[in-house]
Amino acid sequence: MTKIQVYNTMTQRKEEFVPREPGKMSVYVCGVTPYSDTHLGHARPSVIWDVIKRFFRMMGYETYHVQNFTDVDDKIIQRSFDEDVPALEISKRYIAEYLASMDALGVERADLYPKVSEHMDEIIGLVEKLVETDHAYSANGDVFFSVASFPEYGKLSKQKLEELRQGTRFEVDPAKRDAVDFALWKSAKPGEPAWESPWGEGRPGWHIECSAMSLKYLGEAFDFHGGGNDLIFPHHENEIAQSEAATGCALARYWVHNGMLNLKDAKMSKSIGNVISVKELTRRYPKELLRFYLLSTHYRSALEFYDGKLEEVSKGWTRLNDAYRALQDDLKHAVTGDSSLDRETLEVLERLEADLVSALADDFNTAMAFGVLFELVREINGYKHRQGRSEDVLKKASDILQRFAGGVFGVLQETQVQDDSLAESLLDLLLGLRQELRKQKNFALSDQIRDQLADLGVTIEDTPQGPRWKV
RNA sequence: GGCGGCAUAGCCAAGUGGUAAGGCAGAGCUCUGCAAAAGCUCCAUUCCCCGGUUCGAAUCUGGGUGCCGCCUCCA
Repeated sequence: MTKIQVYNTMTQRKEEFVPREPGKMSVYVCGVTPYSDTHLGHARPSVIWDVIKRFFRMMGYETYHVQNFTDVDDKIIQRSFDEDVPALEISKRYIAEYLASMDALGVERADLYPKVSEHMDEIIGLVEKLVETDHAYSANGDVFFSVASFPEYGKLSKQKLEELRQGTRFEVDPAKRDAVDFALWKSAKPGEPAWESPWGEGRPGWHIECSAMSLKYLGEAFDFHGGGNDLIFPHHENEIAQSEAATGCALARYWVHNGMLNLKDAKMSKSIGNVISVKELTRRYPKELLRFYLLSTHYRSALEFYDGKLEEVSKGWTRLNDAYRALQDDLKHAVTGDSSLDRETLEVLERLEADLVSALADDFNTAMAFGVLFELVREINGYKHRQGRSEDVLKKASDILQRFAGGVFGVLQETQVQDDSLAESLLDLLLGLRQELRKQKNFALSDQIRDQLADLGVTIEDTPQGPRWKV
């Protein structure tokens, strides 16, 4: 079986992936706080994990993906005050918006989307356990995690406790015993959503929900914990402290963090206000192009977005799609053959297929895989240029594109008009007439037809095998 | 200030010890009624700078410089 290498933030190097259970892959991805529209930055980890999951399945694994919604949060509460709408209404609205955006990007749904508001018992239970074992203490209705009680604190983000204490920028809550301690439970202020607890009415702190829900649904030491690299500290560091202090077991086996999506060299973030909404983008561009763009850079690198970027990217993406589309046409005229050209091409295709698997098995290197995809495009186009028409060869190329570009990356655009047979018939009729005109050398009229179809968005290409059109 | 990361052609982007993938743009050619598409050829003696290790470094190492992220909510 192909060995899969994964970069683990914890060890800061690539490691061979060894699943907790043979043949199974489990992942917890930190999801969004639903209080405003989903932006492109959120789409990046979603699309990346979508591809990683599809790849694992291609490699014969069963995948199980849990992704939370942090639907109890300061900003949701703020928004609820602003709009005078219950907090859970706000989160419900934006959860639906998030899921709709992901659907529009062709992102497969997670197996489970647990919400904080529905897991208070688990959260309270975990906090109680931490209090009982002296990893946490309560003070005036708040409960804090005692960082000093967890000697490994800082192991993920490589922070030293002393530096963190000195680096505290904001004034420290006097109820804390140590400036670096963080809240597990916050007492309710008037008007805020609150739940009953042994420490009075309140709500969970930011990090505890992921510890409680990942433990409930994935258990101890599940395979992957994912999220943006902006979550490494404090979010994931604190999750580790809470979970591992409570269970004595590793939280996750591999920590996988994606790079940020930048806009004009600055991180796209709601607080800066430089956001590009997914809803808007999916209205203007095909989802396959958006995915192609998001996957064109390795997931750990920063990715730039700017005006015109998608137009630049679309040229290469179109080339890939055109090659696939042409292949479908050529397959209709394919012949059985076994010439030396056929055999050589088949061999190259097999090598390229293996290269695709290697690229993905090497820390999910989608950028490298795209390079291989384009080599394949050049190979098969060259083959056709040299009059190659073997069904075996064309089928093989089409099959690879379909399984990788289509199945794993989701960047192959499905042919439009497919379901509109009348339009298709009319178009064929028109093109047949135009061929007749061309035969009679009536180029003025045939060019006029081509131009006018172009105005309607239909591109005509005259090939030796006859005219080809695309929308 | 601390921690993590990045710096490869006009642009985007792989490559992490053996002599620079791929895409876009650009130049020339082939095919074509023209166009489009496609194919072929060319396009980084060099990988931010300065030292070191090595037979050999974009790749390892030390030191600079610049940029990004985190240290406060954040995918």
